[in-house]
Amino acid sequence: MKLTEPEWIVMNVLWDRHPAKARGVVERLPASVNWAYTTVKTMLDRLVEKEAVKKSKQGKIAYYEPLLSRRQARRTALRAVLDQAFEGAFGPMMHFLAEDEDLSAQERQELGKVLARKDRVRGGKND
Amino acid sequence: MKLTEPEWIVMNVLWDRHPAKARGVVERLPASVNWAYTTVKTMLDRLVEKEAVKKSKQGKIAYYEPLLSRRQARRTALRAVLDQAFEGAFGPMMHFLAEDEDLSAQERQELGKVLARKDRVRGGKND
DNA sequence: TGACAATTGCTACATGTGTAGTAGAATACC
DNA sequence: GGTATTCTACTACACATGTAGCAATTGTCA
Repeated sequence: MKLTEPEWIVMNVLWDRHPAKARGVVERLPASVNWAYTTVKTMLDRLVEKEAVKKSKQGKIAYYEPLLSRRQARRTALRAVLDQAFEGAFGPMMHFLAEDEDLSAQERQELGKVLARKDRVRGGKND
Repeated sequence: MKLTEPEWIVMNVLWDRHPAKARGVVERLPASVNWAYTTVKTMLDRLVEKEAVKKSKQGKIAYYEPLLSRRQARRTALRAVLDQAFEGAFGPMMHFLAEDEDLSAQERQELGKVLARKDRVRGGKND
């Protein structure tokens, strides 16, 4: 499931803390985001609509929580870039990232470790 | 500059071969894309509009070629995912990629090499 | 040089996105 | 219990996106 930009914004809030009330989401929006309460509400409604979020009423007020996992959303987002920008070729994308970005020495080392570990232990996808 | 999905499709064609006529782009669209000539024309126009593509007329027919480099577009796309899905944290994104995807041993090795090289030579951005 | 094909500029139009208002129902506080 | 506040459902609306048609101009080839 693909998320639009404002959808990411509210999902990020929900992933960090849930279940949450609409008001709670508004309050934990990044400082750079200044949305009206109703805007958040609309986003939440649309996310419920597309089944990325579950809405459950405790009495009269609604609580929201993610149905779509952050991991899955990330996967989808990366896959989209991969297909669109790298014609599906994973290797070249990694190459581009390692080459292009200014990895700190520490980041490189950490990555190296992950890679090395994968070299020993195969398999191991989770969700 | 951010590209929409159909924009990526035509840019990919242009990056592979340019300058190109509209007709040429239509012909080299991926097999899965079945657009009318006029659809491609519209895309090209919009890309010219947003200055991702240059249009130059040789006599009466127009030739198109990228102004936006593939590298730059890739960077923008990855940066968007990074900011949106990983809150800007590069390390975690790389980690996710290395962990989550099924890198082949060869891919891992290649990546390892790139990393190692970066460890020796610093700097070196281009474009 | 006329007829058919290609090209171009312009327009169209449904759906999606981004952002928010309003009215009425429910709640809460004094 | 009345009044301020909060929530919810519904609606709005401009701009972007995805997809394409049409009319007019231009090119081409017999």
